[in-house]
Amino acid sequence: MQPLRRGLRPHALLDLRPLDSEPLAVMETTMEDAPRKSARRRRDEKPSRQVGRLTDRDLAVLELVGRCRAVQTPIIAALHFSEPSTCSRRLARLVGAGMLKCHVEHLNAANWYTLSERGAEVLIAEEVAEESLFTGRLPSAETLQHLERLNEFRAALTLACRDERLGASTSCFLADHDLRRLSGSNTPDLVPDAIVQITQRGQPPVGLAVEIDLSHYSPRIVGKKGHVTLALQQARAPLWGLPHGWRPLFLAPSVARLRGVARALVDEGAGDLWWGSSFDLVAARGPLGPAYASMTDIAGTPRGEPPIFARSVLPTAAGGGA
DNA sequence: CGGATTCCGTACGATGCTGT
DNA sequence: ACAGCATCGTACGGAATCCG
Repeated sequence: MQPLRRGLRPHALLDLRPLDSEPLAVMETTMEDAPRKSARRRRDEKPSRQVGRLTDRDLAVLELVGRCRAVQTPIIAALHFSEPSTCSRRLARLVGAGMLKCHVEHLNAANWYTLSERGAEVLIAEEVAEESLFTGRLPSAETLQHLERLNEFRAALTLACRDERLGASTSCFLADHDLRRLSGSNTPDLVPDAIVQITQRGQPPVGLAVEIDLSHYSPRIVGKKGHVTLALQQARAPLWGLPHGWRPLFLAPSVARLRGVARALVDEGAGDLWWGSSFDLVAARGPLGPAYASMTDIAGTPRGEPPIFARSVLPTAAGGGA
């Protein structure tokens, strides 16, 4: 399997433009009249070939895109295809059929896909819950940065749950866009980037509130979130439907950032409740693997020494429970 | 010396060819 | 029709090189 994560280059997320702003007819006439530049379709031109019969996998891909709000090619390929080229070919057909919209940021960056209205109609006809689907514009660049990380986490979790030996399954995955839609106008103060519930054979379900951190906020602001979660936990209150026993997971770009945030969370008394890890560690060890450390442990590790990330969110795995 | 240019490596998706 | 492999076209970053 290809790696899920690729480095975000500085130019990425700039100059996002929708692909299908020009009708197909225009493209056909220019190909006859003007001297042909290339036999190959440009990435930002709409594919002319349409999908024939929709397969189960096509529907699964459409549903993935609709649920995630926007997804990049490598995620779709990792979850549903054995070959990236097969994936991109199939995606082009789905775009050609108007089921998906393709957004090209740069030629050396992966395409983003969003679900079209037509794609949503097809899914709803297949009895996919309408309220779980998102269509419309490509989100802002900042939202996309979040979404990219969240999608990676979601995909890695899906892949980990496919491992029969683990016996785990994701019984709930609600992203922040789901939570905001669910709560309507009275959105609570605390909206995690995802609410996740994982069920493992013979074990009580594990509830997680995932925070995707991009170092945009000061540790003090994260500390405030720690304060809110601690109050909820001490009141044994559920969090977005997760029963008492849930735990916030803080995923950061670097260990240095984790250290900075860990101190603020420990100061709020949430150092044991909150666990943290880096994107790289979660990618390397898996979201259900021994990839986490408590914020108390991270803050307590002397400078110059790397914190030990050995905890797992699953009670039966190495380092789990606690 | 410092900016411009060139070259190389890498990344991405598109597609030709071939086998199922 | 689809999938897999190999290759191609386009673009970027960075190092090396050129040149005033």
